[in-house]
Amino acid sequence: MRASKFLIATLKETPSDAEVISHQLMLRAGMIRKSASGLYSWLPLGLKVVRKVEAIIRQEMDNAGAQEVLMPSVQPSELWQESGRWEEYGPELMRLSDRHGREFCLGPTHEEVITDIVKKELRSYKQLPVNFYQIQTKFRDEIRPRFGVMRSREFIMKDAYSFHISEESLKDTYQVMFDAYVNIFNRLGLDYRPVIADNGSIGGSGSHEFHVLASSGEDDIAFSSDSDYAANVESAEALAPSEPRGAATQTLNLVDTPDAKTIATLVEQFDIAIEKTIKTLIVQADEDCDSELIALIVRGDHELNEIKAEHCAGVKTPLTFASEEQLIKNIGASAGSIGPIDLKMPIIIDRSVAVMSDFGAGANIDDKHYFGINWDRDVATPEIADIRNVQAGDPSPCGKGLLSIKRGIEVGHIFQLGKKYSQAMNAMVLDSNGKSQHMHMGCYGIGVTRAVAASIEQNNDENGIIWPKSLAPFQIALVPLNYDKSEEVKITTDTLYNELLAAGIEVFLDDRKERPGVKFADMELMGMPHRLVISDRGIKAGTFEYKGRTDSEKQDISTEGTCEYLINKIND
RNA sequence: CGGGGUAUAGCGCAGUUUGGUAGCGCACUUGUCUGGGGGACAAGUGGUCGCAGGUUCAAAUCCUGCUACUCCGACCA
Repeated sequence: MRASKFLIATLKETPSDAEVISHQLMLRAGMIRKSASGLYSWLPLGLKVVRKVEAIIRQEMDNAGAQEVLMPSVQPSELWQESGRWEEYGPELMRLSDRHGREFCLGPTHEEVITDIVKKELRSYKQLPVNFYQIQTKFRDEIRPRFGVMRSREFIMKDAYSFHISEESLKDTYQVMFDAYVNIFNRLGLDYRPVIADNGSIGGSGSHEFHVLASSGEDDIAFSSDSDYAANVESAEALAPSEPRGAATQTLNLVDTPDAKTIATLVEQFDIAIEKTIKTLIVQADEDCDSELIALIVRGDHELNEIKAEHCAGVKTPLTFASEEQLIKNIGASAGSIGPIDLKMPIIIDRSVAVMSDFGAGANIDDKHYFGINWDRDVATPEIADIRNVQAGDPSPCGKGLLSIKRGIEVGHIFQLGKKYSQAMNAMVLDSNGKSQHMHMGCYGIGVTRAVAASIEQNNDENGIIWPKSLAPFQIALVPLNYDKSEEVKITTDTLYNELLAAGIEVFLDDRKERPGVKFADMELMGMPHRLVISDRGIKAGTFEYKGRTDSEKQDISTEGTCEYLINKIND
């Protein structure tokens, strides 16, 4: 490709609304431009990289026995009503009507469509298992798009859906997909980890996320120091403390605490250990519960895990905190003075709270706390559950080592969905006994455009992007100096260019009439992995100048056998 | 959804307090010089100052309403 026939849309200055490095560099290198909040256009350079990612995914999905399909991005509401998600999904689902008033949505995912297809096309267990995938534009009306294409509203996703007669078959394919994902992310050159995950709203059981490790990530990942264990903090189990509950040594003591509305001020004003305090969080109960509200209690220095809390019986999903009015009406005290003693509602305490003794909590009277509380003596031990987030330093749930926490960008997610959709939408085949059975399903996603951004997060320097070989839009840049003036430079460069093209190399020829510094800066910003400078000076000396993108020094190489030299470098 | 910020040339910004008819750097065009790390000089192009009202002799500037973008928060007991 010649620069004169290619849009080089590089920017010297960083647009002011770009926060993270990948967003800044994608704008500066001329890969993307914003069309509206969370909506991006891909310019030629950026699209080349997207296509590279897609090609790798296609190859590995095909190798893993999946079949490519393409489903519509606009989907009829009827299918979503059938699965129940038309009601469930919330405002992220972009809904629209056509000229006849029929309702549609922009597909945030395609379980409904594929399930509908499969249920109409497949009759027998003999046709199973099958795995269909597509690379499609998705739309999610994100509450807050940010970080460029990392969290945009419209994005490209590879999604796959497998169908099975049995759970064993599903587990087999799940493992095949897991392995395929490992291959894909290895080939993409990403530093990533498979991570045990929660299923989220999509439902089902058994799930891994693939996270690219980067400080700009939006998820917290817990790692064991002594094993391969890694889990999203959302789903990492907080083990029950091994030590038993301490004996009561203090008497129950009601104290005036007029200014202590938060744990932090309580700890400060009364000089008590934060581990000897508890937070009592009041949330809405669901319809099955006798009470209007439920109390969730975690230790003062811990955080509630909303997902774990939602799994507790009686807790309304999505988790909703009680309003101030509800607190006054049901408890007679407001937030900041609530605790377990004389609390007239179901209580669930975290495992770590269950072993506490001599602790402090709100008294359910405004501006008063109890200190020296002990379970059973002062108040019956409530139901115990794991409802907190793990913290760095916690023992790993795998039994080995301690947890540390790093940030991750979720670029892949695989689920064992089970029968959630096949039952809701009545997708059945005949089994070997001639009986109708709901199919087991799995689903497997990769954020294509997000993976591009994640790669840049991990591979950049002060001069710009550093593409791994597999993603580079071009393998090598030829940078002739005085291309427009020196016949010799032009002939030499064109010859080399044609040789490299003939060898199947993706070569970029910067034939612009620009000063050298401009060309060098642009080629580096755009992340060209290899660069060859062709100049009169070099030709006279019988050399070209070569520099790899990450090399600290440039080097002169002989003009003899340059093509082979470069091909070796590129394939290195 | 709550709170903050911003909106002036393609990009980055000043001008708004104190109203007087729009400017700087980069980019872009033309020319000359230069020619191995975003070069110099000269001459140019480009703006309904986010939108709609209002006040005023006069509004980028003051007032009202709206919109878009953006950051933080949505864990508080």
